[in-house]
Amino acid sequence: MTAVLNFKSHLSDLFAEALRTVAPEQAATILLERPKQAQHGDYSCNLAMQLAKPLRRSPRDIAQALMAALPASGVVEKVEIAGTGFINVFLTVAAKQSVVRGVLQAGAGYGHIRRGAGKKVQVEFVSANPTGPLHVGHGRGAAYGASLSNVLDAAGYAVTREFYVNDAGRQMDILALSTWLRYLALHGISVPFPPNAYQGAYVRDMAQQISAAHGARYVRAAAEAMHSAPSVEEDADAHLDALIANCKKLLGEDYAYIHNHVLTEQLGDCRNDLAEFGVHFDEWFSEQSLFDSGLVARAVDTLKHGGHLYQQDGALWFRSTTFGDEKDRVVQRENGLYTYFASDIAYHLNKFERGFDRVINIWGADHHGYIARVNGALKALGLDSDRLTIALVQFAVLYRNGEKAAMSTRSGEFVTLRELRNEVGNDATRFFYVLRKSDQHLDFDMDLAKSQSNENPVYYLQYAHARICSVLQQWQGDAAVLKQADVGVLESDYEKVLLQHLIDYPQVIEGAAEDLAPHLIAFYLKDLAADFHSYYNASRFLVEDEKVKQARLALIAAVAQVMRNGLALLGVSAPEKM
RNA sequence: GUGCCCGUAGCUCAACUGGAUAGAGCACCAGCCUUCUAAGCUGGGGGUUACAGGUUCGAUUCCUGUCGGGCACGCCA
Repeated sequence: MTAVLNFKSHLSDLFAEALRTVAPEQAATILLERPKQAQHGDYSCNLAMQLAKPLRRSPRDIAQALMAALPASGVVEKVEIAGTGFINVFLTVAAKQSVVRGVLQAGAGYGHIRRGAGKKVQVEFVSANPTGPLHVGHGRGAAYGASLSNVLDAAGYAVTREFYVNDAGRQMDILALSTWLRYLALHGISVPFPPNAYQGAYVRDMAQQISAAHGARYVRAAAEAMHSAPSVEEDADAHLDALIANCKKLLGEDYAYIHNHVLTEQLGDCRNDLAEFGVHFDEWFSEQSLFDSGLVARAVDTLKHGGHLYQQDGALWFRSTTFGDEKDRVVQRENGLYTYFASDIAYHLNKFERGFDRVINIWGADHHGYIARVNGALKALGLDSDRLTIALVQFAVLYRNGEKAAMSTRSGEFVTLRELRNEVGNDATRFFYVLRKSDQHLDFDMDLAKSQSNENPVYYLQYAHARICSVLQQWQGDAAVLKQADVGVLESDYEKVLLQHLIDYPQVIEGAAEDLAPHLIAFYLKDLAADFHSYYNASRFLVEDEKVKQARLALIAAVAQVMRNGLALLGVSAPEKM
């Protein structure tokens, strides 16, 4: 007989059949749940309650009829009616036991499902301005995006991980200017450093690098740098813009070098930081390239031809209110420059033209006001905005010694992702970041994450894995034997609970992929580890009876495999010793 | 002021998208190591799911209002 691997869909088929017999004209959705309590069986169906109203019969009555019409199945032990009309299904132990062999044979592939059917999904995340080190807010987006991408990958989607590089805007100019001013200072030229320029120590470092490599080549007179700039008190932004303009003019061709140097430097730092964090990208997409290829102009043109733009106060506006936005938005400023929004429209057009079936943007929660206009722009371009999902990630607040760790970008005194990783460790950092629903505020307790004690949930999971490895190590047997082990003796309550957990894993992947919720994996693994620890304390594995020993070892080896698979999705290591 | 998100045990959070007696960890109390890792396990107390209505067989979940918190409301990126 062929083993049933997906009990849920198997049972779903059986109920569909019963439904056709009992009420062929009804098109109810068949929902199977895992009851919270064991006495309610392995799976529970509420179909009878759904049908009560349209059929004008009592739920228990309908449940009786459905139960009678349910086709026989080798994996079903018994079916019961309970409560107001739940139909509870109990599986045979033999059916559940077969999962052990399934897990061991599939190995790292266990939990990989075909739900995505190879559909192309793009996940764009982090996309921080390359103007300084990543901070803890970016860290959450990075951990979430990376884990989500892994989950989607496991669920059978073809995932492209992408970082959008904001290399075209004013922020990059400000960074170039900041670096140049620090460079001038190194050469004894004193220009007052604007308060809204980049203050961080890394700016001085870059100035030092440039000075070391090129000496005084980029030195210009202070007076010229400050030429006709309004005072900071008058208008700080205009002051900065004037300095940028002077910088570009004075350096001429050389400006590109400074600009490019700071961009390359910061992007490289960002890439290393993320790589150390286990976060990798398939594509680093340049904003500048959208201008170079003419796509921004083309996108704006398309909107214009569609009648979605109008001229007012010298600027070009997109009529986003047509699509439910609060107000219309400027795409081209009075000075002729495109806004960030314009390049973002082009970027999304590009995403769709690359043929992704689904596009997922992971944004910080502070960007939520931006969603309406982007969706509006897609619709105006005649694109299917339903293919775009914007997942908002709430802020993370760090707590150290029971107090909020300050996060101020202005003073440059924010906690960087790198500092956090160094202090807490990559595993705990990755895990803590995805331990919350992404749309939930995150209190990141650094003391807890650092503690090497029972308080720390990361160790709890890793410890379960290490314990299993240790037992298998002492057994000294051939792991291949376990794949063929006779698991018929696994009948205790502890064992049944673990079997059911193993069976659930692929469905957890499916749920996590569907809801874009990798935290579900973390919670699942915590449960699995808890049930293993209970089992460990209640039973021995290295027993005399060879058959029992092999069966139990096979079971815990399967648990370890699923722990490894799940932790890998979260980017957390599974050590064999602790 | 307007819009979006949130409010669950003392604290930090779950709850399978509307299901059965709302669950974990931490903290607190009481136990378990001469046998595979005690970073573990077992048991206990702890709740009007912010509040008030509504929808229905059934609501922490959906709708309305009130209160409280977060975020966003540039020809910035």
